[in-house]
Amino acid sequence: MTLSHDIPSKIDPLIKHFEDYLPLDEFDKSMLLPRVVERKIKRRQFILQEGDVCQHYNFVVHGCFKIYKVDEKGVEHNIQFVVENDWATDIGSFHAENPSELYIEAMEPSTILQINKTDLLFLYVNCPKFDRNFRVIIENKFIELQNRLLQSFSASAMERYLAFLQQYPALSQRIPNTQIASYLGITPEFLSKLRKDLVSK
Amino acid sequence: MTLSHDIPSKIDPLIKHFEDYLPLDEFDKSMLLPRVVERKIKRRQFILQEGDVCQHYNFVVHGCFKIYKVDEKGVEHNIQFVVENDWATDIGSFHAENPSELYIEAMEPSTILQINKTDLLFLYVNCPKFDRNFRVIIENKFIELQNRLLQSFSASAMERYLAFLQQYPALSQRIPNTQIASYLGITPEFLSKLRKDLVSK
DNA sequence: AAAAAACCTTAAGGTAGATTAAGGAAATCT
DNA sequence: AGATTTCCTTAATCTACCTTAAGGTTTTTT
Repeated sequence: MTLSHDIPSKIDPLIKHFEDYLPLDEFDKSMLLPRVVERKIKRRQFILQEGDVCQHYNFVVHGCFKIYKVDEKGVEHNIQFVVENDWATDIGSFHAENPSELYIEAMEPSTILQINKTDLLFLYVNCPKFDRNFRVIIENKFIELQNRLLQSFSASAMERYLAFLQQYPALSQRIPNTQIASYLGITPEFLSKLRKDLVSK
Repeated sequence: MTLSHDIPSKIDPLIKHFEDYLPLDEFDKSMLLPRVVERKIKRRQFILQEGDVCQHYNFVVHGCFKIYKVDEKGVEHNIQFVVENDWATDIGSFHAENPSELYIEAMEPSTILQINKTDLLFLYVNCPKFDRNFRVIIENKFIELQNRLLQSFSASAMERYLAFLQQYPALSQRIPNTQIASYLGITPEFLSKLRKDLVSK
């Protein structure tokens, strides 16, 4: 018997997130609670750097992160932005325990909830619901990536920018255009030109 | 007690594939066998078309498939080739039961093994090993996609072509250059130029 | 509050890759 | 075996996007 449903907890946003898929009972919650660690992350602080193995599933409670790769020329390429109620993790590195090629960096002061691998495996074995939940998380990330790849092939920079504005209207107010340009795969100068063309049209 | 380990079966390549990750015992195999259907697929035949929900996990025993999207202008964009001992499935459509945006088409006469959703869920529940196996399948597909996206941002067409040749040396002998060009995100004419530049260098 | 850093814009000139068109070689179908 | 479709290549022209450079603005740090 636990009191978790009566006591507001740091992990409430995470429970709510899981319950978008499947309701959790008191047992599930009591299993989850001691395995989740809250961390405050400063602006420009990294939660993953190239060469490190990604040790955690990171759930963003509030704040905003960018996930990017640095190419041989030193240029950053944003592959994803992560805001409230989503996961900032290098799924490949985490599961295969390979050194990551990616950086995950806070763009704002942020709060995250971390689950490490041992605890995640424990949850899989003792609460099959989490198993399903994390499968769905990966599936969704997979679909997001696939759409992004398809778009990068078949759409122009302007089309991709308009699609971005439509899909993430709030984000475009929240982060600098340099970062959006990197996400779109174009230079900040060219994005500036696209924005000018949009206004003057 | 089953004799499955003595009798060669149509699903042997699939069992071998799973055992690259985790050994299966006789019980596991006896669960799998009746849930797998073999199909012969003709060249140019589709196993998935845009608008249909992807109903199966398709394991390629032999032959070769392309997974592609057709854009608004009617142009095909190959997102993946699938050959022996790999899966040709729209994972997003299968799990979410959404109409797919993709086509999966045989490029050669092929043989596949199909598992439908009901049977897959049955296996998940009754043999947790398969659960883990299919998670790993998705993870690997995810990593493949992520690398492809990163490359499409930071590498030139020539670099991407060379990387393709290195990663899939056999495939480049097996499929037409038009298809490789579509995979690389360039026109066949430009690929032809790249190939000429390679030789004359 | 001042200094430093990051960000945004404009514009000129350059390049990777698209488009169009057309002829020849392979593969596939009948 | 012949007919048809697909595939490959070359070359000229065109365009989306990059590069470099520079000045002004906003945000962040001290």
